[in-house]
Amino acid sequence: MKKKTTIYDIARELNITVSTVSRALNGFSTISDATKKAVAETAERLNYSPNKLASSLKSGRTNTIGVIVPSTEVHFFASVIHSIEHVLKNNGYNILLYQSNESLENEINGVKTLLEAQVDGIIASISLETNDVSHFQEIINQNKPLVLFDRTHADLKAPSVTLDDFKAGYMATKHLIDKGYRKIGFVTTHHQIQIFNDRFKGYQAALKDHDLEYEDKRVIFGGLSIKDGRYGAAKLLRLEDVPDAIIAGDDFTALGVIKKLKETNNIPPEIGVMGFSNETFSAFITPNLSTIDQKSNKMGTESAHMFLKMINGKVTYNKTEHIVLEPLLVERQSTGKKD
Amino acid sequence: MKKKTTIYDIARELNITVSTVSRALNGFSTISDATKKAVAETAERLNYSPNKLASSLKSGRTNTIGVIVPSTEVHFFASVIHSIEHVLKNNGYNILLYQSNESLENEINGVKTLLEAQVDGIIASISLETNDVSHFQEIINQNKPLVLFDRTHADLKAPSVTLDDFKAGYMATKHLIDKGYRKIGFVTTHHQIQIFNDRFKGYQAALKDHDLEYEDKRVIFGGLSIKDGRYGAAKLLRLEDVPDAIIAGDDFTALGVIKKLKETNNIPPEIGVMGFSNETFSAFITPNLSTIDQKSNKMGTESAHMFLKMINGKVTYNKTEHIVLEPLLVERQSTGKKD
DNA sequence: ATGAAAGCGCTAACAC
DNA sequence: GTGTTAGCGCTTTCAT
Repeated sequence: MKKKTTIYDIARELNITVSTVSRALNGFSTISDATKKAVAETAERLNYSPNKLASSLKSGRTNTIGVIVPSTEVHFFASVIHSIEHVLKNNGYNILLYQSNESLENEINGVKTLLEAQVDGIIASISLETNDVSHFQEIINQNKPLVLFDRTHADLKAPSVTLDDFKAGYMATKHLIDKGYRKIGFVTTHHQIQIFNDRFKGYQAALKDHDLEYEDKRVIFGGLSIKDGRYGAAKLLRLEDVPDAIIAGDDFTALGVIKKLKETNNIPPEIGVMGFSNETFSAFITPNLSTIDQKSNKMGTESAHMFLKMINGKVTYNKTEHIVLEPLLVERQSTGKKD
Repeated sequence: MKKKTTIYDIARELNITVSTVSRALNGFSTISDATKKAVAETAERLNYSPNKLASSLKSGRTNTIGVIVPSTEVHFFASVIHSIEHVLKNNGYNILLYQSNESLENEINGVKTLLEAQVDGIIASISLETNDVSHFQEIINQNKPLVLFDRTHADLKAPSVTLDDFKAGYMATKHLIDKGYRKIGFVTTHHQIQIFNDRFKGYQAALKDHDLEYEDKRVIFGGLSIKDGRYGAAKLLRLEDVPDAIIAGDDFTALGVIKKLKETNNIPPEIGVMGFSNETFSAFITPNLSTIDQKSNKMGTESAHMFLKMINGKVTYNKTEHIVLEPLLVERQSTGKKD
């Protein structure tokens, strides 16, 4: 393996010094065009490739940003990453990816690893397991940009990009009410993560605003999955006063609800069903599913721009900013009650 | 912002030299336990965090690997990335992510960027636009590991992990034949990328092996999308001798085929439908879709292990290795013809 | 068991 | 317009 060429090789070749080469390569105006041209040609000829490590060590900036997400297997996160990478690449940044897999230990390790790699900042969505957020605090202590998206934490005073989940819950509920449903059940999960709580509160508020009774027994707290959806629906169907609509904590759970309803011949929109997050499949199942879109791409681009604003000092930890995106109601067959 | 602590700070604090600190931190056996303990404590107390940039500059290894994929929006790639990251993280590597967005120009830039970032190697799946692969050659010239997955190129002599796409095409076709279908159409795309070609050849071979006539007019070459699926199905339905089954180039296209068939009252499995890639939604649509699973997770872990083998010199460019995964037939309702 | 010192490749303050 | 030189933080050879 041949030795890699450095600016020293170029300098030697041209009988000039490395500083001239460095300046020429970086387009300094103090360098003559002739020299620039010679340097560029020689660099090309020697197949020179800059070592960003060295320049980063010197400058203290790596132009690399860490992104921590629970898992890229979840389409929502993969989609956010897609947008973040797209925007930041166009601004000269590379993306170091780290998955927490919903584990606090992994997440702690991720922050540590990324900081050791000298990333210029971190964009993260915290794991379900994360109750203590002190590991993120270290990023702030180093005065490096930290942007949170979707899953935030009250103890963490950092800029964020989230969805208005209260509104999302309210919207879903109101939509069902508008469609003529009156006895609305909810299959969801209990969690320290803000979003589930907010959606639930939105649900309660919408009921109240429309003079509908909130009933504890219509709310099933469990996990979020197809299986949990089936289970929740089954439980609601056994009530004396069976709900005429069910909101599920996410689209997978909604899918489970639909399956159970179809099996028991309560085919939606006979009983209305709403999900959250607008997964790819939701448009394609039968009946296709009304849901609340999470705006993953928007969330990604906004997160990236927030990071850039912090880099430019337009947003700081003292002058922070929280972007709250409007949820988007996607109306499909599963809530199409004819009244 | 306070200055970051370095090993010099620790050395000064303890009245020892940086070399001792460095060795202590790296667990050299020549350093006394007492010194190690003192160093560890002082590091902790001063909130020391190693600068990997500096050590990488010295050692020439970054423990970072570049991953280039068309797009994380496509679940297959997000899933492969998930597995790659998981395996390599556990082996001390970080992942630098780069999306080509199916653009050759982006891909060229990606390789360049990653090499400048001094990655220890690259795992990639090439873009649809990539006809010339010389940019990847540079990785090989630097004698750094390059592993290709799923989408490879004949001109690129590098280890790879792919699916047996000939077999996948054969398998899909044979499955339909076994189910009693005889006039099998194919809605696919023309492309320099090997996989589409291979699937098509598998389709032809299966027909031949079962004494079924191959008919040009039953094959529709277009794009791959829901829309293309509808279009392809419509075209096949207009044939004098309408096919009794349709294979689509991917699951999205298959979905389009199904939609068109349902609209025209040729509801599958009346006319059988097969897809490729087992997208999340394929299990949930009605009728749910028989398809060929791409083993994304297996592909990711195998790619990661291949990379590690190259790092360890067990696989080299002269002694290369190609892993070909067995496709997996996922049988569902869309091919359930009762004979 | 520890120290001294060179050097990884690049940048920039300071000269001329 | 270009050269000199120190230094970013760490590793490692050679000495002791």
